[in-house]
Amino acid sequence: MKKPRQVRSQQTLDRLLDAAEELIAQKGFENTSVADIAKKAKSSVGAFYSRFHDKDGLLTGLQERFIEEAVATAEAVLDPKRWEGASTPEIVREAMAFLVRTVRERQGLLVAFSLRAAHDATFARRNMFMGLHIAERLRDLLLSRREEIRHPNSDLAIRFGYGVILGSLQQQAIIFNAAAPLDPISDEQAAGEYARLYLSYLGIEEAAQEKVSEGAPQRVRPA
Amino acid sequence: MKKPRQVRSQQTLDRLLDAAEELIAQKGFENTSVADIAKKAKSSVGAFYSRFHDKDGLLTGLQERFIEEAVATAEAVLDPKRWEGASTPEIVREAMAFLVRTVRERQGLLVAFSLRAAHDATFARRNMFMGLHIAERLRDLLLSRREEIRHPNSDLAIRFGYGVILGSLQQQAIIFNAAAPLDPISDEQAAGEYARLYLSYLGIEEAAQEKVSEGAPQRVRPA
DNA sequence: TGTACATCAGTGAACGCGCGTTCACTGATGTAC
DNA sequence: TGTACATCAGTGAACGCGCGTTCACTGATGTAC
Repeated sequence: MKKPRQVRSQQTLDRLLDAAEELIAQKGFENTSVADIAKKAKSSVGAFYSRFHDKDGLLTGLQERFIEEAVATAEAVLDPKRWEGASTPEIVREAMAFLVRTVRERQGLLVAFSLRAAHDATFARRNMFMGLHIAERLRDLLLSRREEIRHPNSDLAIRFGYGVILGSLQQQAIIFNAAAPLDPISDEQAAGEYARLYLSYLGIEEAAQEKVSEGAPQRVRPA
Repeated sequence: MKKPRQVRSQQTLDRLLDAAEELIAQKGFENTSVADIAKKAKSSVGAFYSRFHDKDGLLTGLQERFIEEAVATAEAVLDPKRWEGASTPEIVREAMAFLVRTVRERQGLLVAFSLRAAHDATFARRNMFMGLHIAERLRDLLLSRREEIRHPNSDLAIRFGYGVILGSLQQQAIIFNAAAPLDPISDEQAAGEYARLYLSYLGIEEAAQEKVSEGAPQRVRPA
C-alpha cells in the first residue's frame, strides 16, 4: 500500500477504503470486485492498483485502519481513570455492553476478517495481536482489583474469559450475517448475560444488581 | 445430490465425499477444485457431476453427513442413562473435554462450514439446527438437576452458556487453522476452564475438585 | 511571473488465467422374453 | 441360458465466464531557473 503524496490522492484512497468497507460488509470480500469498488468510490481500477499492490492489499489496509481505531477506542474506554469510582461489576457490565454494540455495528467487516484469517496466517496473527492488546488493557484494569477475584489464576482467567466472549461474539456475527437466529435475544440481554458469565467465572460477587449508565463511551477515530 | 442405484456408485460417492472432506479440511472449500477432488477420489469430474448438482451441493452433502454423525454422537454421549451416578460438575467436565476434542479433530471441516454459513442463509440455518438440537439434549440432561442451578433462568443459561462455548471454540478453530496462538494452552487446560466457566455461570457449586475419567465417549458413525 | 520538464494521479479497455460446468462418448449392470 | 435393449455409471477434453491485473495513454501538480 503506497503512501499518497498529494492531498487529492489521499482523498481518493479514503474514498476507496470507505467504498470497499461498505461493499465488503454487505457482500463479503470475494463477492466484491475491484471494479465495483472503483465505481462506488467514483474512481477507477487503475487508481486502485496505484494504491494497493493487489486486491489482498486492500483487505490488509482495511484491517490496519480498523485495528488502529479499535485499539485507540479500547484504550480510551479501559483507561483506569474513567473507572475510579466504579465497582468491578459496573466496569464489566459496561465493557460487555460496549463490546456487543461494537461487534454488531461492524459485523460485516469483522466477518470478512474472520473468513480471511482462516486461511491467511499473517492476517490471523494481526487479528490476534489486536485481541491480545485489548485483553492486556482489560487485564491491567481488572488486576488492580485482584483481591475481588476468586479464580485461582486471575491473570489467566481475565484473558481466557475475554477471549471466550469475543470469540463467541465473532462467531455469532458470522451466523447473524446470513440468517437470523431462531430464538434471538436482544443485545441488551446478551450483554447482561455476558457480564454475568464473566463475573461469575472470575468469581466476583455481584453485590448490588443495579445497572449503571453514565454517558456511553464513544468510538474513537484516530487522526 | 442424486441417490446412487448401484453399489459401485455408492462407493464412488463415498470416495468423493471422503476425498473432498480431506482436501477441504486442508485447503478450504474455495481452494479445492472439482478436478482435485475427482483425482484424489480416483474418479472423474463427470462422475462428480452425476452425483452433485454443482460444487455447492458437495458442501451440503458433507454438512448433512456431519450433522447426522454429530447428532447421533451427542445423543449417545448426553444420554441420561450414561450419567446416572455422576455429579453435575462431572457431567459438565466430561462434556467440555469431549466438545474440545471433537472441534479440534474436525477443525478444517468446521471452519469450511463457518465460512460458508457467513454468506449462505440455508447453510447457516442447518448449522444452527444442529447446534440447537444438541443444546436441547444438554438442557434435558441438566434440567433434571435444576435445583443445583442458581442462575435465575436455568433454561436460558444452559443454552446461552453452551452457545458461548461452542461459538468460542469454532472461532478459535478459525484462528488456529491458519496461525498458532501466541500463548496457547493445552486442550485439557482449555476444557477445564470451559467447565469452570460453564459451572460458575450456571451457579453450580463445584463441591469436589477431583477429576473424572471413565472410558472416554467415542464418536458415533451412523449407519 | 513565466516557461519547461518531471513526477504524480487517474482512466478504462483489453488480456489472460483458473476453474466450474457441459457433453459426446465408452463401458458396466440390470431386465425382459 | 442366451440375446437384445435400456438404464446406470463413468470419462476427460473443451467451453466459457468472471474477475484480477496490466498498460498505454491523458491530465494535474510540483519544481527549477
